[in-house]
Amino acid sequence: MESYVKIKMNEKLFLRNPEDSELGKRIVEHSIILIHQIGFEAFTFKKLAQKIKTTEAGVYRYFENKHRLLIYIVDWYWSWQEYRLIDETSNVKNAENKLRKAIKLLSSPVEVDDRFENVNETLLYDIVMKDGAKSYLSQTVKEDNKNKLFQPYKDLCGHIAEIILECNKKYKYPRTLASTIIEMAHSQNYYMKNLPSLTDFAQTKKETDISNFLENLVFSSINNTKK
Amino acid sequence: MESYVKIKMNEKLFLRNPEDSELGKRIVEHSIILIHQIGFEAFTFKKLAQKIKTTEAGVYRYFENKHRLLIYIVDWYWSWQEYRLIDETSNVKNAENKLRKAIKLLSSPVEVDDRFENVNETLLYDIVMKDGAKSYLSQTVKEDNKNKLFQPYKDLCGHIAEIILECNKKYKYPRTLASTIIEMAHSQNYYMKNLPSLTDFAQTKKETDISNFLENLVFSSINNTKK
DNA sequence: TCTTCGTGATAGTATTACTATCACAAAATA
DNA sequence: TATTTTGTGATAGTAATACTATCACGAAGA
Repeated sequence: MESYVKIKMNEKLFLRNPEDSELGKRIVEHSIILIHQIGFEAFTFKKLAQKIKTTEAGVYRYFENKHRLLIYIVDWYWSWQEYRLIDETSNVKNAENKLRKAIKLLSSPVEVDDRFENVNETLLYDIVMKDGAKSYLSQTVKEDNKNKLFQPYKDLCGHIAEIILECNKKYKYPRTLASTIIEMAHSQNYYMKNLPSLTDFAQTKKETDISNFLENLVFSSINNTKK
Repeated sequence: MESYVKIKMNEKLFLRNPEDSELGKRIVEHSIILIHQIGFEAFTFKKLAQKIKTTEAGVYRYFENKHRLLIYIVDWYWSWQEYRLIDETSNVKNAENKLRKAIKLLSSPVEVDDRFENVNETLLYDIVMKDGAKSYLSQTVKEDNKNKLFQPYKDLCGHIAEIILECNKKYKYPRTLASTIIEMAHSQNYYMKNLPSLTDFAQTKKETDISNFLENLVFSSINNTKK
């Protein structure tokens, strides 16, 4: 069965579109599972190939290297979050409520989204939390950026920045605040799980803690500079 | 000539203390230069060895692997920032001014600190901005954390959290806010240089922009919840 | 004087990150 | 229906990476 919606990916990310074949879909699906399992550094095309009963060369026909594959799945994630944000705020009139929704979407644990096949969003959330930044923390950032490989992240950031401006059109740092929300939603979750002394949420482990913090932080700043 | 002060490093970080020999000092000094030049992923012990006229095995006698070496120099950096913070706020009475100082220290470009030899702090700042997170974004986080390898980062975070509580002892998220300051100071700088559309500081490139944003953010939140 | 220690030199191994070639079957096209 | 084209499997090979091990030598310490 076909999915209801499809996320359009930048064509420079792959050599052959993984959505066009069964093997391609298996590559994406199982790379998420395997990266989640062993981490991006230990992940190799050879190990992936063994898992999905193809050969190393088979995987290389789809993706130039594992860094491109990482950007592919991370881009997919940001596009998906953008899609969810649009979807879940379409009926929300109030800008502040939209922003609250955005914070919640980014900082709460995610459930598998049945609208999209071959992608386990729960695992993907963990990967982005842990390895997402590695997609742009590389020697090739500038070139990758010229090729628009980070467009989904930037679009989401731009979208949230617009909501922030809707809340207070005189706010001076809409994009910076937007990227702060996005990044902190993920990294504070990582700290909570792995380096709890960098947060205040060690013991409780309530999922809402991070959104509460971000709401406090964001609205304090936005409303502070409101005329 | 000896340095005035020395930063004490966790002994689990190395096999042989690099401070105890000329070769060891050259390893640390030139690993900073080389990682800055080619990035952490492309950095290898073999390339480093060639640069400092020793052998690969020679470097392995000091550090188990390049990840440990990364943690070593990143730890050194956080210890140095903590040292500077203590140093430059010792005469500051007002808690808010201390916090302002902390923000400035973390988000402004650094100059070489002559009190410490064999370390180019300017290069090191760039490395931490780009590769610093990779020290804890690894499969070995939990174990590394048990071995207290991230203590300097956590100490700095704890120190800033205390200053935040001094500003408002009822503030609910001192550590979370502290780690947000530290991380954003670095990653917003990275965005500014490499992915400007994630910030509002693309054109101007004033160094003070990021501290202004962080000051606004931090004090809005702290004072908002003040009784 | 003897021993330990740090270093240099060399060798070797498993794994990683690719690239290339050939054969075959299915699908698309003529 | 015949014939290209295309995707995949199988195999081979290479340069670089990430180590480990061994031996010899000279300097420093006991």
